[in-house]
Amino acid sequence: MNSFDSPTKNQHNNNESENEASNETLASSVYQSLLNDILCGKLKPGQKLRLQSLKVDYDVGNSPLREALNRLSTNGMVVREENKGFRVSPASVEELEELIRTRCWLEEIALRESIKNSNDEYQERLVLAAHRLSRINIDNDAYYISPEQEHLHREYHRALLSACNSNILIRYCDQLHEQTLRYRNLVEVVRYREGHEGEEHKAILEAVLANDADKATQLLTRHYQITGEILIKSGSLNQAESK
Amino acid sequence: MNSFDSPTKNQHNNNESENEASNETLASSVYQSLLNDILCGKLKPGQKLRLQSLKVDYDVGNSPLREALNRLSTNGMVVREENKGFRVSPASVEELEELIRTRCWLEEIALRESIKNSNDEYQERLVLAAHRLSRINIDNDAYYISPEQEHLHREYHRALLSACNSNILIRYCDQLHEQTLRYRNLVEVVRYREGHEGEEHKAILEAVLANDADKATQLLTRHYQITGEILIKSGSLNQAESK
DNA sequence: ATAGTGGTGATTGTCGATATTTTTTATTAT
DNA sequence: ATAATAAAAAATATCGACAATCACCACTAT
Repeated sequence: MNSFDSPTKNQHNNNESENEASNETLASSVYQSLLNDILCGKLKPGQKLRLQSLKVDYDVGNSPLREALNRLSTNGMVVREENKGFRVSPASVEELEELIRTRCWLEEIALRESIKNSNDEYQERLVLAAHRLSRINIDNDAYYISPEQEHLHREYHRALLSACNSNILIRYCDQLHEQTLRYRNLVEVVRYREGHEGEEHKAILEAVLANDADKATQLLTRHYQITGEILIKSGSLNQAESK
Repeated sequence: MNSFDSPTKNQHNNNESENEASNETLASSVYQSLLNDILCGKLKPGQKLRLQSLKVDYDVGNSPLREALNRLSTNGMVVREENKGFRVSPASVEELEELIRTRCWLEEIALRESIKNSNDEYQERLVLAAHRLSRINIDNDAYYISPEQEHLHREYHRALLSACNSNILIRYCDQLHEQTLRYRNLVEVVRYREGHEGEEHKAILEAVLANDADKATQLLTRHYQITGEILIKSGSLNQAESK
């Protein structure tokens, strides 16, 4: 069986605005493409990543591909085994639980610190992000989550933590966000929890604006835990092709 | 001026035990060498990493070198600028402060969780690690910190957090440890704080064994903060070659 | 003098081919 | 038949050469 479903002969986003000289390097471009395809589940957990296949699928040479894969490997999205190449990181219920647990810990700190440092600028950033997110929530009632919505959702969470005074911590939270995103997209059917999400976002926002750290963190962690439970209960955390 | 001081024509650790067929890949080997040289300060913060120089200094070809640098870049040890190559991540007092701040947050969680989950196995692991570390502290009274000591110190800290039930968090703590290590080696003169460290390690151990999470975390974070203050006060956080 | 322009050298990024290692297949001996 | 071994095929890792890009410097025009 050929190892690919539909890798979409990706043009690796060469079209930024207009077809102009994107000074982006090929390696970076294919890195993004690979990351996308892993996150959206096109490349399944545990799947072997054969260089030849990737070369034709993404239409790049050897070097940029290997560079991208090496970046992804220190990043946890891909695992590397010496002399045996690369594969997509495996997924498991245990891993997901660990992920959520850790995410709750880290975001609780980041949020508490942000509230501690709260000021006008922070609150305005937050309100803005929440507004944008809520708008698209109303508009778009499609079955799948649009990339647009994805992006705004991410921005909202980033805004929540943005005053914690540690870019390192923010980056870690972002990584964990990405990882859980992968899990959510693996369980394809789960709709965005039928609009309750909007309520939760609003509730968190209000708690933060009221400087109520306890309530805010409690809501936030609950938010993650529920999402996790849904994913786990939904079953289907199947590993793909082990060979 | 030639950009290198003394890169020691590294044999990239090909000698594992005996000179046998190390199935380690060249890229991994040079990755380790580069990481070492960054951590020990041979490659200075902000320094430009020219591929040609590195090629001759580490005696490897283009591909493994670039793979190693790409790994280091997602790892924060090296920064990449599209079409302008790589350089060692810059160092600054602000960064160091952020590093320590973040490390305190993360290790506090990890330690509290470990104590919460404490059991015989955990405590024994910890006692053992502490013992080994203390032995070498007595034996070795040299001016610089030996790699041996470095390793045992790291093992001790890892042991402290080892029952936190999140490998992800442990990995993050480890990264932060590595980063601070770099700073400590930048400020070359600072001796290991004339033996007080041993006391502190012992005190932390006792608090953990007594399941006193408050005291343990308080000691631990104090430990980091003091080390940080010493580094910062000692001055000499000079940035190297910007060109 | 100074800002803009073009060219030259150095450096990075990419490709295709080769060497090395792993995996599979075929063969032989018990 | 089964296990062990050897050859073949496939995949990965590395090299050296080429292409694209950037940085520096001289030169010209205002």
